[in-house]
Amino acid sequence: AAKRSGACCAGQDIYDAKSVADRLGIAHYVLDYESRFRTGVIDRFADEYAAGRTPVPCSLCNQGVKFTDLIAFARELGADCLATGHYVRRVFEGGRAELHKGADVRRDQSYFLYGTTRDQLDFLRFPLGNLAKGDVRRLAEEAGLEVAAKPDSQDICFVPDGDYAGLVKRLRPETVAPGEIVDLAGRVLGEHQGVVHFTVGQRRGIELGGQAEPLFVVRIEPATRRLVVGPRRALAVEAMRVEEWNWIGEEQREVSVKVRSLAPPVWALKDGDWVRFGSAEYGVAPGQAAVAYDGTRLLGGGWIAETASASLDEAPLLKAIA
RNA sequence: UGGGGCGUCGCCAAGUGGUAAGGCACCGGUUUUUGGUACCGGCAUUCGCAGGUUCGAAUCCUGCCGCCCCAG
Repeated sequence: AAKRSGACCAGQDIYDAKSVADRLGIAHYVLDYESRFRTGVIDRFADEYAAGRTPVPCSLCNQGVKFTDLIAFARELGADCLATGHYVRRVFEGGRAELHKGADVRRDQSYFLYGTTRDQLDFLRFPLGNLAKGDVRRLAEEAGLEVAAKPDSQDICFVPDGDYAGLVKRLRPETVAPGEIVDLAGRVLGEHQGVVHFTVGQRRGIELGGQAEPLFVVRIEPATRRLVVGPRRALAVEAMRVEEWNWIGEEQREVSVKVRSLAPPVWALKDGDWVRFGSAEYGVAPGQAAVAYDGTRLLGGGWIAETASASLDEAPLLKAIA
């Protein structure tokens, strides 16, 4: 556990949590889920990079340690529910709990919670979901909590120094093995220092100068360690295949879907495991979550397994879903 | 050592007498509970080197160095 502020799971945070609990007059327990966290989140994080994908550790953590292990413990304690500080709303509609985006759309965290099951949602409460961040801080201050002005958490909590590549390198040394950087035609343009440093759609870090326009990572081929790069237009994706769907709401054919935590959702058509975008999407990275919404209501989501280019040679895949 | 061409920031590249464009890369910042993207800002007192001409040169002249091409 690091001492750096801005990281979760750190010693200071345990202290902060205890002081808040004391202030509010509620019991405080410290649970050791380190090994569960390591295998369920960190190891998988490294595995994904080794496979040429880009993981979303926050989703893995929520699905596993938080909403599986922690809920189980809360139930053992005889608790009525588990409340978390996520910026999402639980709305009771037609006798069933729905998961909605947080009222403060800029702070919405529903993307990271797409894997929540209906059973888990029944037991969960999100008291901050209707509040703006500023309101939360003001309430905390009025309640005399020391953490009222504590910096927002950000980045990957288990790599507080930002060097996620260093962590992955220790677990999967092959991810820092050099490999060729090639263009769309297969011409070798240079060498990279490991697939761990790249994600589809990435521009910086390729370190190839002398180009007429910026180059982006178009594809990562872990078997050959090749990095395929091309101009921005080569990033255009028309459809994606999504695996391990989880449905909190009902499955729908027309959805608005988010392919990354930020950026607005886009209109798309779902057909089986394939999701076809209304217009080309850029920088869709395998390993990231695809999360479908109906307005503010989260319907469900899954992992992006592969994509179909909008302009190049994967046309047959598109026909398959047409 | 016959002929021709070239040498401007890490890379590509404008600029042929008036006081160094631009792109790529890189760096910094903003945004952000993933990675990335995007946006904003920074980035050659100096033009292969040494002299000369000029009020003033990367731009003209001389020499040298280096590279390329065609001939041998």
